[in-house]
Amino acid sequence: MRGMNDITHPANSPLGRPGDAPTLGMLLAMVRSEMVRAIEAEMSNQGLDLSFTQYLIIKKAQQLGAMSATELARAVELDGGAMTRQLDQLERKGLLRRSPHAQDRRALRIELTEAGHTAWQNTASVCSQRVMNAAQASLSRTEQSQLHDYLERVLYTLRDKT
Amino acid sequence: MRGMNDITHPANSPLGRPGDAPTLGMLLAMVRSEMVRAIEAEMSNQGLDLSFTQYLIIKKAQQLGAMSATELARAVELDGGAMTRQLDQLERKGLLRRSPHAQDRRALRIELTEAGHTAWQNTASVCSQRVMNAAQASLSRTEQSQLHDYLERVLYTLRDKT
DNA sequence: GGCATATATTTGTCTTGACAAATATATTTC
DNA sequence: GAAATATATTTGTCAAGACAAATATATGCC
Repeated sequence: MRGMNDITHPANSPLGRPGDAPTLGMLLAMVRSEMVRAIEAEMSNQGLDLSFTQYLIIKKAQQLGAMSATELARAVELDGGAMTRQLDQLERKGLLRRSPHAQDRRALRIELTEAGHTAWQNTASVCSQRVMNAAQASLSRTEQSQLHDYLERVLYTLRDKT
Repeated sequence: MRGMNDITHPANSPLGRPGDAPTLGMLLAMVRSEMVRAIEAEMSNQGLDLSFTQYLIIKKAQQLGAMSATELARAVELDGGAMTRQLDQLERKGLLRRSPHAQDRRALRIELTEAGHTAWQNTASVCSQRVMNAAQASLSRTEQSQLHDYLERVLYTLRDKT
């Protein structure tokens, strides 16, 4: 593209885009998507093919132990229908197992398989640690916890007041 | 759900979920999605039916004036194909106009209509201001700029080092 | 117990956005 | 200036997630 409106990239801001600084909303989206991309890439490099959503599911399943699909869905903030399909995929990959729930015949008991635990401990958790360390390397401990704190405060406020 | 794993909601953390604090990734996703929801709701209340993506497009179009579809797509970090379809919708709503580009017959000149400018100035910008003010109300000026700064640093680091 | 209501899972449908292919036009290279 | 290459837009296709409907089972109330 040429002409018409050559306001474009006047002297490239550090973010590779013109003029004004990105808004908070944009910034959040960008950080989030870079983080997702980086973790997926890192896992893929290690031969583990998981989407970020699947990574989250494995993580929660590992963290909280056996639980129903609904509980898992809530834990990763995913729709129930979407969860069913992710479970299909993860089951096909051999990373988790659906068994009937002992007390409730409507529900499932979702549990990592051995392969699932291994994938988490040897690969997924390591990859995400590596990325998160790299990402937060430019922040001091104090700044890291401030960042966390500020985001939580913004979140509560948004949930309450709007 | 009952039994099996009643680690659930031991004494509800402020976030309404069990145990450990949300990770940075989760937090970013949650803040972002609350922000989007709140802005869409606010606009809808004012009788303006725009998705958050459409809101961003209008905003950029207003901010940067007439530009090609590709430039606009880059400005809002949206895929070109997705942009075409959003432009279709926004044109149907009467908020913007596609005209041929004077110098480049491949390209378009995207421009807000009068209705588009009005929608931005009377409604969309006001709504987003209201939400962003509410969201950041719990942060001091200093904290707000720290938040921005930290996020930018994390973003640059992620883009460079991974 | 039996019925109304609530919940767990699955499936269907819709919208969105990424990616790739197709088309038209510009730009560069020789 | 012709061929090769690059770019703008559109369209097709796919996967993901939201939402709603369907089904099975639980729970509460009489």
